Amino acid sequence: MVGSPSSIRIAERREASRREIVDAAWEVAREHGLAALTLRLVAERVGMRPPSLYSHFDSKHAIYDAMFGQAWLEYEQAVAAEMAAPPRAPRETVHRVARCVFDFSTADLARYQLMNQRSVPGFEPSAESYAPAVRVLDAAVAQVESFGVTDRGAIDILLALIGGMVDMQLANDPGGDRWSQLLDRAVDMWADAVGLPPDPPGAADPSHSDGA
Amino acid sequence: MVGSPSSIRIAERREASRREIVDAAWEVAREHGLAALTLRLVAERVGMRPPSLYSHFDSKHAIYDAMFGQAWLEYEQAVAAEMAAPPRAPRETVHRVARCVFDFSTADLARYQLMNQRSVPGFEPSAESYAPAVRVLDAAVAQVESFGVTDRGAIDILLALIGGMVDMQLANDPGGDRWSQLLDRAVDMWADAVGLPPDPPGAADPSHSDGA
DNA sequence: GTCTATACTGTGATAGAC
DNA sequence: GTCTATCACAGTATAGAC
Repeated sequence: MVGSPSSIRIAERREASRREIVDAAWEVAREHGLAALTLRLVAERVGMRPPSLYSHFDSKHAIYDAMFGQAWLEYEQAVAAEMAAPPRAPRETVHRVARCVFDFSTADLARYQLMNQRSVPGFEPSAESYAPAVRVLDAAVAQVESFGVTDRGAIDILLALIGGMVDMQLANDPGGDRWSQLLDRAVDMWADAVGLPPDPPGAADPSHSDGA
Repeated sequence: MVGSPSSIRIAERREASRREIVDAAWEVAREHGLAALTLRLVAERVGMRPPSLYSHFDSKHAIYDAMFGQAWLEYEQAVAAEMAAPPRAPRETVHRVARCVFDFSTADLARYQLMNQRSVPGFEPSAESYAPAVRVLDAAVAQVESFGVTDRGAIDILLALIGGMVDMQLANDPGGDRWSQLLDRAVDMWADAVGLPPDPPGAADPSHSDGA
């Protein structure tokens, strides 16, 4: 009976319920903090009793895992859209991708903690949920290497630099733009150090980024 | 009776008990994760029943607060010792302080999460516990400014760069040295960008750092 | 298959005896 | 100061209604 019309409808309904639960979990995490997520609050938001959540997820960690996978999938799509744009000069590309990463990361503290910090004790993402994280990193490395920067150490430093800017923004100026305004400058500092040539005059000025 | 010999002895004993509890809390946090800290495990380690902890701390958050303050105090002492060393050339000083910060931060994930990440929902450090954090930042800023780098944006970028290196090391290579080995290079990148002159030949080579 | 009802364990916290 | 007793609520698990 696998694949029959009814089983497909059922599978769709199940997936919709799972998505509804995950969305509610994100709301709770944003409001109360990632580690303060409770099944009771999630269930309340979707109109269920807490034990009913176990019909859709094996455990609380399984909900975290679904959140983790969804977040990295959205992140991958955002970065991929930025990198798939019409070919641009190297510096402008690095600037725009860095801005994309920065904005995505600083937009949601709970999401950033789940994706990049080991904030939930005992939680380890499953292989499936972790896959997009690996893909987006590989794509970013390949992109930078295509500009002639083949030194992996230089790429690691760029990742640290962008990540550090995000951290500072979130920890020391949440909701502000103190480090956001410095992002282009920091990226240029790295680009100069690795010898990335200045963009030709025709290229767009990276300072047009909104800096949100 | 305040200040009488007996009250002093009592206060000392109280402080010793508080310290014993905080030390036990650190052990639990390191073993099980910061957010997995439970009063039961702490009490067990100091040979008490959980409610007895409330004789020394008003709440679990008060224990977190004492841990936070102690960590930043130790951090301040470590950095101050590095900066109070005999006058050195600007670059070498920045390298050594960066290494000091990096090693201290990467030595203990739980401590780093409590000090720099908003990992515990609802926890806000008290003014007293936060004071050393402000002091150590001010001292670092003053140190860098004494080298002629008065642009606060440049200093913010340096802080982000070092913090990002720590984050990457902790998140992507815990226990390893992948980003530790890149630290001197990253700091030089920043020093070049802000125009910090090369150290005179007589100065020590920063590459002698152990990179642990 | 999905949800409800109920119960078990563990956690932060309080009250009161000694 | 430390203990016992207790509470409210968390995550988790199972049994059973529909």
